[in-house]
Amino acid sequence: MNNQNVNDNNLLLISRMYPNVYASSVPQQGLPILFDGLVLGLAVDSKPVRPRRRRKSKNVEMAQEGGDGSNGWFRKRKLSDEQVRMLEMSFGLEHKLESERKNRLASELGLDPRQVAVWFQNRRARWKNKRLEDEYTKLKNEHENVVVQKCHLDSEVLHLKEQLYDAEIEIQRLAQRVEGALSNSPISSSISVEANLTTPFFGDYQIGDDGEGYENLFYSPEYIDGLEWMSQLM
DNA sequence: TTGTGTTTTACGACCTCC
DNA sequence: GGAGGTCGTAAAACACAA
Repeated sequence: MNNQNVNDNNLLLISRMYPNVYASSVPQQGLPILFDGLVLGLAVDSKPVRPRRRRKSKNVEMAQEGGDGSNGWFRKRKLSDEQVRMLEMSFGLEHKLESERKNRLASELGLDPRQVAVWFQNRRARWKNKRLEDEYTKLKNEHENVVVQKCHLDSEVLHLKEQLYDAEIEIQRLAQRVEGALSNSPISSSISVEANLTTPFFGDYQIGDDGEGYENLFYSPEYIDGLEWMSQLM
């Protein structure tokens, strides 16, 4: 299973446990705004969108008029690999483009300065998208880890509650047992003071964090009912 | 071959800064 | 006010499955 699948599975698991978590990350599609038969934009609930009037580009006009010097045939020009490589290098050094640098690059690559500017604009947009994507992935992973941690803690709490419940049942059971034993024993009151002094009163028993000590509490053979122990000490 | 989705180039509208 | 930025989008170019 690759990382993508692992991520998808985690996402599925979390989305089942917390159905609202990723709901806000789904892009909201608005209604298309039409102008002169063209889709000009999408209306989003919160913000009114003004229709953008689109002017014919110079290149398209040239193509329609047959004035681009190539038999009226216009094709959007894709930059060569070498041009893109040089532009990428330049972008790697600095994302912003001062006009001097723009003109120098344009003349070096045989491009219009406007093309260089547009390329940088688009490259910045791609870079920003990539960065946002990376940040989103990082935050998503962190969130998934926290959710998994929470699941573990929840199950630990559940386990401890079960243990506590069992212990309480056991206490009740033993208490009934001791009570029964005392009521059946005629010599229950003949316990020596000495024995009581050397044997810790049950309040002195230390019950550890793990619950150890409980079992000794009611098994003490010198267990004294009520406040009888006090009169023996006085 | 063709339909469809993605990437790339280009532009208009709008914003910010000097 | 102009230069250069972002944002949203159109449309060409490209990739690829059916």
